[in-house]
Formats: sequence, C-alpha cells, structure tokens
Amino acid sequence: MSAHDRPSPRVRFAPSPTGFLHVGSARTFIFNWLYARRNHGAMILRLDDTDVERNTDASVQSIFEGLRWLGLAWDEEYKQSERLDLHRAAAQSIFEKGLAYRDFTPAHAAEGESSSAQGAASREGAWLFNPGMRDLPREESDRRAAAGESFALRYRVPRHQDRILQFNDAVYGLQSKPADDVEDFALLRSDGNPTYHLASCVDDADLRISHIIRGQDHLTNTFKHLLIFEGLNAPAPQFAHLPLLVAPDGAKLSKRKHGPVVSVTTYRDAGFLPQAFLNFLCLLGWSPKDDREFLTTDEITAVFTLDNINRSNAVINFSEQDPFDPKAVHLNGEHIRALPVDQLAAAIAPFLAQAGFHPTPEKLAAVTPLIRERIKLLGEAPAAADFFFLDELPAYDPAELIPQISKKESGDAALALRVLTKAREVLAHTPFDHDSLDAALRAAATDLGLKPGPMFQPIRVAVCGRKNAPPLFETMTVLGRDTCLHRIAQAEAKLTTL
RNA sequence: GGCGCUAUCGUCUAGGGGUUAGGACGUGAGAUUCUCAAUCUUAAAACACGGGUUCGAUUCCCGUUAGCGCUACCA
Repeated sequence: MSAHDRPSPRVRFAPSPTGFLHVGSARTFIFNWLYARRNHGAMILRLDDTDVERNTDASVQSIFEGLRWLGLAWDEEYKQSERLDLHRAAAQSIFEKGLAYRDFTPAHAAEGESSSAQGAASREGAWLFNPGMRDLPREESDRRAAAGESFALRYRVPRHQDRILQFNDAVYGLQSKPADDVEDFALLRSDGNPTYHLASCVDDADLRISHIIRGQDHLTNTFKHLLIFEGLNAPAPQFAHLPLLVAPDGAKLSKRKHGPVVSVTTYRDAGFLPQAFLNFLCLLGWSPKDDREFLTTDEITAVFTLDNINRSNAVINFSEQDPFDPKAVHLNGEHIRALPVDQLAAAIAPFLAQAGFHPTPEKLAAVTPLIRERIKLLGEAPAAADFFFLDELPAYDPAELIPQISKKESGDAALALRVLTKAREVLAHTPFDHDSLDAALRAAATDLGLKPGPMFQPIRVAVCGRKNAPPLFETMTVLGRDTCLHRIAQAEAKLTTL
C-alpha cells in the first residue's frame, strides 16, 4: 500500500473546560499525541465548550497550563463554541432528511409520566423515544415550531428489527448493537444549542478526524455517533477506546471524592518531571510488551501502537498518606537520575527558590549531584540540601553528635568532643578536596583508635545538622573550610553544655 | 432495571492449550558503604467461581459473580 492510499492520520483531544486538567484527560491527550507522532499525523486540540453553564475560563487556563507543562505540542486548535453555525446547519440538514424530529415535550418534564401512561401497548421500551412526538405530522410540527413553541431535536433512530449498528474498535474489537437498543437521543437542546454528541461528530467530520482515541466511557455512545455520521453523509472515523483510570476504590477519579491528586498541576507542583509523568501514565493501560518500564518519550513514540492497549481499567494507586502512586514516584526518581546535571539543576532551581534558597549557578551545580540520588521528587530538594544554603544550621539534638561505636556499644559526649576537636585541628590545615579530606580524616580516626564510621558521624552531624546526608567529603568540599570549622566549633559548644 | 465492557501477585503488567505463570512498584531479608540514598542478590505474593471442549485448561466456549461504563435537552 502506498503513502497515497493512507492519508496521514488526524487525531484530536477534545476536553470540555469544566474543571482543571485531569490525569485521565492528560493520558488521553498523550495517547493521541503518541499516535499522531508515531504515524506522522496531525494532533488537534479542540475545546468542547458547548456546555455554557459549566464552562469556565479558569478551566481553559488550567488545561493549557497542564498541556504546556507536559511539553507536547499540537498542530491545530479550535473552539467548538465558535462553530455553532456549522452545528445548527448540520442539525437542520439531518432534520430535512427526515432523520430527526422535533420533540416539544418540555425539558425535564418527561421524567416519570411515560412509564405509566403508555401502558402495555408501548412495550417496556418507552424510554427509547416519545411516540407522540416521533410520529407528529410534519405540518403540525412546523406549525408548533412557527408558533414559537420550544423543542428539542431528536435523532429518529431506525426501528426496523434487523438494523444492526457496528464498528471495529481498535482496542475493544468488533462492537455491534441492534439500533433498537438505542434511544432517540437529542441533537439540539430546546434553547437551540447543539448537544455534545452532535457538536462532536459534526466537528470530527468537518475537521476530517481519522481516528477518535478517547475514554472507554464513550464506547456505548459510539453507536449514536455512527448514526450521526451517517446522517451527515460522512465516513465514520476509526475508533479506539481507552480503558479508564480509576481510584483505588474502583470509582472513577473525581476531585470532590479524591482531592487534588486527580489534577495534573498537583504532580507538577510536587516535582514530577513531565517525561516521568508521561512514562507512568503510558504504563497504565498500555505496555511495550517487553519488560521495559523506564522509557523516554522518544522510546515510547517509537513503539506505540493502539493494539498494545489493554481493555481493563487501571487503578492509579494513592492514599492520604501517599498522595502519589509509588510507581510514579519511583519512575520519577529514575528520570531524575537519568537527567544531565545541568538540566536537573535547572529543574530543581524553582523548587529551591520557593523555599527561599537562591544559590549561585556554581553552587547549584556542585550541590545537584550530591542530592540527585537522594530525591525522588524535585520538591524534596530543599529539605535534602538545606544545610548547603543556610548560614546557620537549624537547631538539632546534640545527642545526635554522639557516635555509635558498634551495634550495641554507644559512645559518650566526651568521645564526640574528642572527635570534633581532633577534626577541627586536622581540617585547619588540610586542603579541601575529596582525597585530602578522606586521607586526613581516616588518619585522624586511626590516631583516636576509632573506625571511620564513629569518626565521621559527629562531623557529619556537626556540618549538616543531621545524621543522614550526602557523602561527607564531597559535602565538606562544597561547604568550604570556614563553614565547616565554624559549624564544628558550634557543635563542640553544644556538647560542653550537654 | 435495560444494554455494553472487563476479570493474572496488594498495584501496574507479560504470557498463553502442556511454563518452575515472567517483569516492575511496594514489602521482608542480605550484600556494599563514612550515614542516608543509589546499586546488586534474594524471599513472600496471582490466573474470580462453576460448567463445558480437550489426552490436557489459567489460556478457547457458555454461565455465575464482581467491578466499571452508557442508559440527560452533561460531556
């Protein structure tokens, strides 16, 4: 098959701006983007903003903010609300073909009455349509419309028993359903505005979307969409439905129920790298089928196919204690370690700034390699590196300075003091580079009859203010002699008052 | 209620008529090490249930159950 037989695909991401950018939406966007890139097609962003009641500007901003952070560009952009004329014209055309009818039943009034009123004659399928309205003669319909009576426009779903609707979903396979099981859904609301189904299909047809890749919650709706495309005389695109992302309780993610963890910006603000977040999201419902899990965006693009997508919902694992899926955090740690130091430094800088630290580029470049293996989220950087930037160490328990000599034997304050005093003497004239410090301090330990461990612990606590920190010699090198000597002297003072 | 989709370790997944059912995260143990981390080794941990088909089903078919989705003049 030549390139001419296969026009390049056009895919779209069509969020409705009724909230922030949701992780599930982000994944849908990513899968569309991957498909477009993989197949050299076009990625289209369309804001499906037909629900005037619920749309907000803040939401539009949040969506753009989230997508910008992901760093995946799109090629074309549209706003559904600017295409209303097209939708209404399409509705008119479907109506003229006799494929739709006016339903004058007042909105929200149709609720309970049909079931009891119709009796046995209507089968139990009264929900399918409103028989009185579906069969209303055209003249009467026109007269009532002309008189200003408001109506919704409904699709006249074919009712011959043998009419089967079907399509081949790229993920779920052949889907088919008797048209008889599809209700006469609305195309136009009584205020004249298009419904989601109409607007979406009209735009998909007009924008010549070739592949609709979207959440599985639309799988059943697709039968309606097939009917609309048919009414539009447009070929139906290829469909690919994605398994849903759900919360640990199995329910679909909602802000009200699950809080800010469903928003993309929460991940950004906690210090996820966009490529790590993307890596994680792709692994939910898709797999490269080999045992790789750490993948760059390019690597994913290279092997991404629709038929490697699963059919069952994926749980995104989080809790109050652990707001992020442990696997997402782990992958982020891997991506952090994979990043060149200068890029990591640049990524960390804003998080340090937020904590009030504004190191020089040189110092930042020196500190970054010391913490890169110790953080899994960029947001952990300030806490991991504070002592590099603080003039005065935060208060710590002087007891921390007392070294553990062996598993069961603990030293005392006198020992700690001897260590620190010795260290201060040695450090006063040792060159501040890794190897010199290493040699000098180990020799000092031998002098005191100590193993390296018990020797280094008091120094580490004195210099960093805590027991757990990056390797000692590198740390001291970055801190410099003056700071180290000063902090050791302070520690000695703490010990004498103990 | 109707219609539809789904079902492998706690979670994400690979696999597929005959396998020690593989990997990853997390958890436990160990190694390494100046602490922590990183790294390496290792352990525990799964085919929802019931019927078929078959010499043989976790795998194919049917049913049950469970979960989810749709069933709006929301998207």
